[in-house]
Amino acid sequence: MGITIKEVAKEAGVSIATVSRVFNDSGPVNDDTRKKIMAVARKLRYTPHGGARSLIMAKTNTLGVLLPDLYGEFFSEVIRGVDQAARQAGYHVLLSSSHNKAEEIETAMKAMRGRVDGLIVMYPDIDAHILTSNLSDSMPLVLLNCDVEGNDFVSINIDNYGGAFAMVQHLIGAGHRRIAMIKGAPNNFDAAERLRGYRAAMAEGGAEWSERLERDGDFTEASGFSAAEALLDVDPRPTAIFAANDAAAIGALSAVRQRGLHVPADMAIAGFDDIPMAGYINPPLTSVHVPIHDLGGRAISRLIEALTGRGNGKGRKELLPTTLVIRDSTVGPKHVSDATIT
Amino acid sequence: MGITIKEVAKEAGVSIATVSRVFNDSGPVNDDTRKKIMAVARKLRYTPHGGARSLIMAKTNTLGVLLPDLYGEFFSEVIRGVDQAARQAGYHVLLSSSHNKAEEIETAMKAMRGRVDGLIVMYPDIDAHILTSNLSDSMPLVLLNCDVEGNDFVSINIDNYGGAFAMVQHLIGAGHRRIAMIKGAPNNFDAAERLRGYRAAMAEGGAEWSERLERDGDFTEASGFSAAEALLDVDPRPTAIFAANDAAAIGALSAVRQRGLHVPADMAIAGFDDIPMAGYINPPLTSVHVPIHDLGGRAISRLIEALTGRGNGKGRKELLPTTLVIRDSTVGPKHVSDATIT
DNA sequence: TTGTAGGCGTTATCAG
DNA sequence: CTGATAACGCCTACAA
Repeated sequence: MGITIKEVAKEAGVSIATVSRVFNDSGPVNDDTRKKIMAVARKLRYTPHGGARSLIMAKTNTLGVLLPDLYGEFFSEVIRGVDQAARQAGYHVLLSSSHNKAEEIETAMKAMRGRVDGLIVMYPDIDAHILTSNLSDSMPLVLLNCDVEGNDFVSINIDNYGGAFAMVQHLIGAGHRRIAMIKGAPNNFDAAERLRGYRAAMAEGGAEWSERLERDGDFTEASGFSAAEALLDVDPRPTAIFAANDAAAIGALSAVRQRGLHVPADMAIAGFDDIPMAGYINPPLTSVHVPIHDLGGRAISRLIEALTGRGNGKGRKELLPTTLVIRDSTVGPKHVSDATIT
Repeated sequence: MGITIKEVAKEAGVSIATVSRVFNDSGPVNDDTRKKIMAVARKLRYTPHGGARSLIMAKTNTLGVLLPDLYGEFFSEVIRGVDQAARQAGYHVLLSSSHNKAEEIETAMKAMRGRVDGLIVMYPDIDAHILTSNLSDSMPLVLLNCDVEGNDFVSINIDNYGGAFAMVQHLIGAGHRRIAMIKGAPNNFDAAERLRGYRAAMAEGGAEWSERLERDGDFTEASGFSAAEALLDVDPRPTAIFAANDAAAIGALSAVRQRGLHVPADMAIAGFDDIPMAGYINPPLTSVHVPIHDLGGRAISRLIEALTGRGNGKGRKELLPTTLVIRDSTVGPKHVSDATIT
């Protein structure tokens, strides 16, 4: 299975050392010998054995990526960002996703020893500290969306709190006082931060917060749908719904329209993530833009810095900014005219 | 960097052979010796070096996955399907995506030699035969959505033709005669098959086909939007738009509503893929359901069969069926009442 | 300019 | 039951 360097050497009538030299441009090789070796290699369809190579060079040129159970667009964008950045830098990507327990992640991390040069771990669970506590620092590591204290790790987070805060401020500024929130998955750190931002802005803005304005969700369209249905029965009815992500917001939108209500005239709706589709649904969805693609790309960059020693060592914490994208679902033409009429 | 078996052996006062035995349950080991070794291993945080292991065992327990430049939901679902199936079977996944040239794929394939036991290649380009022609059969291989003739490879395809055909039949059955199509990316095999199904059904159904009813697109919301705008200016105006995928359909939906037209009363709209969101947009989108998740999972299954010799050898071609999912965007309540009035 | 030989971390085949 | 030792495919001093 697979031609080895030895067979190429024999066929070309040279030693394996010489073959190795031409394939790595290490050391001098007579031009004729080189040509001959290349010819033989091509004929035999020889390709160096990556595994053997990385064993002796103590470098796999592979980066491990551990992801949790992620939803739709978010998942694909993170991976795409990672993959592109990695390949551009000459690295492979060993992927392992759908982990939802710290224990699973640790198992996967162990399984990757000797296969990767470094690791990117995304674990947006509120018990992330469990993970970090028994994290041997044997391997360069970048943490993504992890709830970690201190400066012991290189970590990148999204400004979920700030984004949620700004969104609620926007809604309050548009005249809303009873703003409901559809929460994200339980135990999810991102979800918790977005909720925290919502509460803070509600308090600071003097809005009419009540426990009944917060409904459980899990980032799916279905959960957004049923949460919104419940919210429509709250009395007095909220005038705006802020969903923890766009999928849930779209589910909520569906529920609100099914009741015959208009968005944003009767109910403003806002999401989080700003997926590509957000601007094309009806009405266009106001959302908090998250640089998802960047998240993956930056993680790779940081990791490679750590690998090549170009980084400023450990302790670099980074917070990626989010930005408000206001569309018709919160301040559409209808809303404006209604407001004027009232 | 990293504790080796040698250090464990020394610390435990045994030979590396014995340590190896306890970690692989190969050969007998005295119970006390085993306990001691385990204790030392734990203390030293020893984890076997995967790379070295796979070198001597001639098995990497890793599967390579080569993907093209994919869009949103499709991308994530394929990968998720692959990853889940792979891990369940005890395999790792080495991912390399965003390839859009046969040449790139071949480079990536070479780079994976010695790192993977088998390969899954998705290359939905109409020049896929270029790829297969110089495909050394050195490694088990499963082709996904590839335009390959003959039975030389294990391949899995989606019934794009059948799905498109059925969708157009549905539209014709609903009374439409001028049915437009927003095409998918040029040179894309899936797109070509969907177009072929559209044309065949138009011809067979005796609908009013014309060249102007076909517009270019590239699977994005933006392309669907502008294609639909152009279609709205065609005279006589089509009464239905069939988009090559859901993203484009959603873009088209946006354009149609922006003109003040109603869906489906003034214009029916249908998509392809049936992404999770399809049922939640407004109006719910009629689409062709594609078992994307299955696609990845099955590919892994086939590959592992080939690896373990349990498969029926090469030449297995599989066609995954698609199913019609009819929602309001083609036969909504409005459409029905309008038809009655006319 | 080229070949020999040692070793990367592991498993597997032998003797002991 | 345990310990040498030869691979696995490759790179790299060191010698020639």
